[in-house]
Amino acid sequence: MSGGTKQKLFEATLRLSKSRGLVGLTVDDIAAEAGVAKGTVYYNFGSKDGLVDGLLRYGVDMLALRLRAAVSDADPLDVIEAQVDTTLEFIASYPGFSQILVSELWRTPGQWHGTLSLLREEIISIVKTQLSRLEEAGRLPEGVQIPTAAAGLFGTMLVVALDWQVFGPQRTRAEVREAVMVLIRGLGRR
Amino acid sequence: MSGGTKQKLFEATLRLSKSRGLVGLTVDDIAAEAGVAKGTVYYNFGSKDGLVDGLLRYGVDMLALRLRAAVSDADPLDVIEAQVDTTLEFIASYPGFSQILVSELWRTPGQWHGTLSLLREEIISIVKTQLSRLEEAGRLPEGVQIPTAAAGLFGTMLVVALDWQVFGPQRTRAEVREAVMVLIRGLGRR
DNA sequence: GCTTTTGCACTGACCGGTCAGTTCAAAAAG
DNA sequence: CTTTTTGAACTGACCGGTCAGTGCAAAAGC
Repeated sequence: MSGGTKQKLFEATLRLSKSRGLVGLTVDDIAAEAGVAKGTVYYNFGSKDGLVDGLLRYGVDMLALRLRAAVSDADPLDVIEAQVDTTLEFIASYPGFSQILVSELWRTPGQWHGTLSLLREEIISIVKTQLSRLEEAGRLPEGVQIPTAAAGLFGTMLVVALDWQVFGPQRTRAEVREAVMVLIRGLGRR
Repeated sequence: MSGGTKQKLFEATLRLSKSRGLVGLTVDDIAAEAGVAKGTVYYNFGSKDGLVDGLLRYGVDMLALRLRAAVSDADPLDVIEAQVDTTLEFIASYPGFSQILVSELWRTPGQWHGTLSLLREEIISIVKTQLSRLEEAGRLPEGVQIPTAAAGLFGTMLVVALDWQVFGPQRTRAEVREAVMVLIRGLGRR
């Protein structure tokens, strides 16, 4: 089953990247962790870059899917809260992925910067939608740039979630979500 | 002049790490960029790790110095605004350093995680001081955990500043500062 | 039914290049 | 004289990528 092998390689890479990052990761280790031979990686992906590229899309697709599932026509602030919760849950499940994101997203011109920029757009556009709804309701403070705010929001979630995982794993997800929401509520007071 | 050589090596490493990260950096390249011989690196720092360790302290000392210089007995929110501005200016001047910070800080257990955790504490404690002043004035929303909020604040600044440098360099520092402050003002309404 | 062929998925030993780290004699700096 | 720097040669581990070969299930040939 080919899809199964690719999936196994993705999951193995995510497991390892948590501690070593993408650059410090060897194809030998990934293959060993996935329980396949090194050649299999090259058979399936052509190169280490190919594997990483696939992994990035895999991860972002998962996250985007969950973020979109959290959308409803409820109050935009509630939707954002649900999205924050979703993101925290996702990052707790796949700490290696967010690790990669923060390590590589702002590297210029990193190897995967192109792919990552696209993926950043995908996630941010989902957040933007909710901010636009807030704006339409006239609930955004004056002068707030939606693109900047959306990027900031996404980055904040990422960083807070990582900090939670690494420096305060005893906190509950609800506590951390509250911490983020306190910041966000300043955006759209009801 | 030993301090001069070390400084040159720090600055060279920062210049290069912007695009390649710490792991992908070769000692040969660093030495060449600094205009010194490879042997000089080992004479001064003993190893690549020694150089990186020194660099991390060097960078955090610079940032901490500036953050403390921004402290006054003005309104805490104004002090925080000044600190945000200071941080943005610092990151704009040393993009490589914040690059390193986000890439390595939340890696467990990365090579430099120990040193970085200490440095994280140093920066965050400075932010905490201002949040505590807000709390004493009874201006913090109920249930805000100061350590969590401080960590979130620091991370947010870091990420927003990087995103600014990479994806929106045409924005002015004032614009970006405003974007961060909109988030923060939700914390401490006057 | 049986044998042969095909092609996909995978294997793992191997190769060539790269890079951290070492060494050292000699020059420069102070 | 002492400290610092130079620069080049060398070592050895490590790693991305290659490739001839294996296993096997399904199709083709008879």
